Amino acid sequence: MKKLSIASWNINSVRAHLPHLLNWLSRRNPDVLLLQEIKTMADTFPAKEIEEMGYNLLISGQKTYNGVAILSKYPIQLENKFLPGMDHDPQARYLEAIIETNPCVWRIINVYVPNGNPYPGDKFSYKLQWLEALRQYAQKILAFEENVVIGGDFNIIPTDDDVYDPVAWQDDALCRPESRQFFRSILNSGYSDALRLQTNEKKLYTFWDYQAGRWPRGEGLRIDHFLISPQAADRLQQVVIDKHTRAEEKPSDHVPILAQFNNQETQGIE
DNA sequence: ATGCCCACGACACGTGGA
Repeated sequence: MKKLSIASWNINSVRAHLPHLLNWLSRRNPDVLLLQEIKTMADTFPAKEIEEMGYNLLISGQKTYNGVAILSKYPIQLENKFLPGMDHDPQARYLEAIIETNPCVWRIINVYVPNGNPYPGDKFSYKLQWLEALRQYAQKILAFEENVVIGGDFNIIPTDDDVYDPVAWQDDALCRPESRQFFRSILNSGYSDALRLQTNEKKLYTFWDYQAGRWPRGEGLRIDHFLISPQAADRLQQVVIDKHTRAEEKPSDHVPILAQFNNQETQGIE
């Protein structure tokens, strides 16, 4: 049974958390990993260590802030370094690639959506502009009927089931109705929230703030997601949130999420 | 209680994160 495993992790500085990353890669061995907040330029990215583990690399780097990368055990072809419609984005938040496996082809989109706080303000407007461009592009590529995986840190808490205290967070940019509406709109156009195809369980989080003892209190947010096309949804087999990484020494404040797909030519639905 | 913690840049503390 051929499978393809795709993971996403906001690493909060790839250099500061490189030992964690290498350990995790050797344990989990995903075929593809989407990294956000690498916080470094391509020339200072620890490429050698990662390539030695058998990964091809695409990097959209930025000094100090943001920055995204795609790791792939399969050959990887760059499609876009900018979200269409955000072609002059000064912030490195997007990478789109085609990954040709055998036999399936996958369109992989790595997003680091702007946080948008404080609300209201310029940063919130930038977030909405970014989400509108993502909504339009996501809808456009559905026509290709491909295996599409849009993964990353969306900085959106989709529903009140995805946050430890919905009332305290109701006016935060991650919870604002405008942010949630874009998330729902992408779902309504035909994508699925991969985790929600698997479970309706509440309090499944991917982020716990460093402050105020949020991790020991179990007070987190679900803001890292996979939005997948109908073709990819038909292939989805499993979604895992790797919660234990948050308990490690000096961790990222986000944990990895993994999605496993059937990667056979036919799916056994004859 | 927009602070508590953490990373960055580059030396002191300001900016950004969520």
